[in-house]
Amino acid sequence: MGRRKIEMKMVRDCNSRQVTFSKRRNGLFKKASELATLCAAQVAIVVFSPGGKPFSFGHPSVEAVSQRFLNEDSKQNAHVDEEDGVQNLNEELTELLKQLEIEKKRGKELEKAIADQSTCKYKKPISQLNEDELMDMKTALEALRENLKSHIKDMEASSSLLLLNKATKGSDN
Amino acid sequence: MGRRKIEMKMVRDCNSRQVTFSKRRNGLFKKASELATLCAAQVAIVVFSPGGKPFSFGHPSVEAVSQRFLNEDSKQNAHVDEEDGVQNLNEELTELLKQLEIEKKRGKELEKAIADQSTCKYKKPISQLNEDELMDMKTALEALRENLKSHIKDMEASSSLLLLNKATKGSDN
DNA sequence: AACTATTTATAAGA
DNA sequence: TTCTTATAAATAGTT
Repeated sequence: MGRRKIEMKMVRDCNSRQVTFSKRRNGLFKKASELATLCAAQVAIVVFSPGGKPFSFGHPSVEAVSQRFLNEDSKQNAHVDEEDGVQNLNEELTELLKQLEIEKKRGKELEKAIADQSTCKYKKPISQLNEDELMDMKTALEALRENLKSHIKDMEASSSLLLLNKATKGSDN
Repeated sequence: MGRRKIEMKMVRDCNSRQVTFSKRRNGLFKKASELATLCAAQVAIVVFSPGGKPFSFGHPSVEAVSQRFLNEDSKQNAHVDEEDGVQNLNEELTELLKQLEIEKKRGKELEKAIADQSTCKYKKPISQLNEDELMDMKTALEALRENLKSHIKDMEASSSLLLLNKATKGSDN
């Protein structure tokens, strides 16, 4: 998708490959984010760059989705949905709430860490921070931002379940 | 990307949402496949549909990538990327605050939806729901609402700290 | 499930 | 690297 069509083979040039990787990784994560948002779906992605560096995207988090996936697997549960009634909806809701609790816990830990940093480290003007401190702050901000995103999507997922439930009720009455 | 631009929020209509999910899941997996091919990268994706059905993509396999990721994680690999600097930090902050606003707005909408749902439910209970299930629902919805409130409060607090920090920076420069 | 009008992603280039 | 831009690809609404 660009100036030229490219062959679907590994990019030979090491440098180009790194550039392509960065761009497409961003694209992939964006698509994943949109899927989660639009469809109230849970998504987890893990990628290793050609250099072996790990990157991840998760909604609500890689851990939450992985665990759920592993649980399903261990249950050998090939349960076909389609006609998921109130029972299933309740299970979904319960599942969701469980995960919300996990997220909430994560969020609080994170916020505490940030608060600590803000009060202790950032009394200094930014220009006087050393590189490590700057890096910490950036990481903290990124983490908090991810956390916010996650919460936003949780809410969307929740409202989707509620709407779904409402629709089910409607057809029932 | 189609006949019209769509808002990035959950697709309301249950049917359309399912269609969108299927199309975009395919798109996501294709992008992942291309990333793996072009860049010799390892990729694992797990997705749960709005109906709770699991789908996955992996190169070379979900399991292989997961294990590698978990190993890295246990090695205390806190992957930090690229550069930063004050400019970026400010951008991060701005972005963060923007998302906080969105979060607050959506939180309010959700609360309203929940309120509507509750009233609706008690006026006209579904025959399929027994009393226990109904109570479960009610409890779940109330808990959810409380969670949302506390999340918003927490995030406002974080935001304040960050703003304070920004102000400090400003007076220094 | 196919079809397009559009939007979005992105390969090159700066 | 980050931005710009020409073009390929994805997809929203439609049939």
